[in-house]
Amino acid sequence: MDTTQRTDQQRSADRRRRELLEAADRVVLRDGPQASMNAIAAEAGITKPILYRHFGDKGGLYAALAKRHTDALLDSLRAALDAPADRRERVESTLDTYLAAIEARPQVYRFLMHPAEAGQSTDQGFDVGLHSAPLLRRMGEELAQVIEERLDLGPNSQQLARVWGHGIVGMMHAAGDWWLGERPCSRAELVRSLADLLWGRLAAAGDKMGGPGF
Amino acid sequence: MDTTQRTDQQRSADRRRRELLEAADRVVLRDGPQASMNAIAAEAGITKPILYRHFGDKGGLYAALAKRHTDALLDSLRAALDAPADRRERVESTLDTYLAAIEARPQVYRFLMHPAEAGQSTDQGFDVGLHSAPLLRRMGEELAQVIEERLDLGPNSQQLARVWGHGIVGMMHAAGDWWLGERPCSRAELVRSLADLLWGRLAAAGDKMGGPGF
DNA sequence: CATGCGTGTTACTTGCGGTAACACTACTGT
DNA sequence: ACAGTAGTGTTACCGCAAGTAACACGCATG
Repeated sequence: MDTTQRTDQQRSADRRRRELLEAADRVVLRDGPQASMNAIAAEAGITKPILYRHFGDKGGLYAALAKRHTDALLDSLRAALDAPADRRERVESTLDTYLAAIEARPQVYRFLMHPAEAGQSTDQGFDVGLHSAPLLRRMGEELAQVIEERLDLGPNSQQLARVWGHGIVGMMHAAGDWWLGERPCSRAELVRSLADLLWGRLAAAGDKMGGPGF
Repeated sequence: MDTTQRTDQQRSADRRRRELLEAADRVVLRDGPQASMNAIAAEAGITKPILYRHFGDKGGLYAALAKRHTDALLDSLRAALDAPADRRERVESTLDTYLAAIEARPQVYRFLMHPAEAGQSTDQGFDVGLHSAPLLRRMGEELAQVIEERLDLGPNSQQLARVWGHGIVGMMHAAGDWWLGERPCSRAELVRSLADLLWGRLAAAGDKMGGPGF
């Protein structure tokens, strides 16, 4: 049990793990988030217990799978957020990056947002807050950090930044989800409308005649 | 089979249905959204097939249950949205109403937002867009309508209003979800921060020294 | 050659959604 | 009074998916 041997084994295990994840990916892409462990195992050319040895349980596999996609998406978003351009342009480009991603692979998106909740009677005792897609949380925190780093928000800036980070991400997510379902307009229009919202056009808009206004 | 008799039966069936829904409610409140049909039937003092005769399948029961809560919440929100006050006050009061509701009954909230996805291999063929909590969609549409009715948004106002409706609802939802999990500040502070975001403080904020600004 | 250990399998248990087939009750028409 | 029938309930089952136990092969090491 030298280090070399162990490294070999670990390396092989890691490769196997990657292969399994790729197979799982294909199945999820095909069958949606309720893909069965059997189906995934079959796609990988093996049987269930191996999956369980690698990932513990379904939640573990899904978490690993989600982490891959989440990391990839977050990288794109960071790039858009860090581009050399003015604030409005960056916001629009970040929104567009996100929307392009969910548009390109809706099944993956769906999987990330609704991780199938861990079925049966086990593990039922978790509190509100740990459930909803970790992707949203991570995006929110990430954005909060960027906001807090770069904007001068006065006192309590950290807390404000976090609220805004999660709020903006939620806005993006919900609007994107709705848009993906109904396709009421082009992506560019959606991006513009959302940026306008963030730019205060809601507060600036005039009332319509009659009534005290919204 | 006169009308009277039929009405009697229907009335009784309706009462039964309400009782069943209340039992289901209790169980969901206790066990979370993955409450089993067996558990619900037991709570109602009956057995599974009766539930199925009343609601068709689990999705039907959950839809009925969700409709009750959704309607109730939407009523509160409409009231806040229609109060006689200026725009900012109404926005804040609506946000606060929503947050108070999810704070008061997190299990119900969780159930509404993550309706457990309809398990097995059946009905798997639905497209993205029909999945995520119908509550969010309904709130988004409702808010869009209010916005479009009362604000003068220039051309394309209807589409803009819908984008904003869903976007704002998503912002509220994501921020609320995060807040409910971490409780980083008081409800009032959260409301204020979100309203500030909608009022364009993001665009108005100055850059921090160093770097081109976010 | 025996002894492990990693990798794979088959075959099982448990628990859930959903259904079929059978009982009991009560109200109808003749 | 009695057969028919509609509604309400039950038990017992099917199919299926998550997860596990126990066994079988390959291969390096003492």
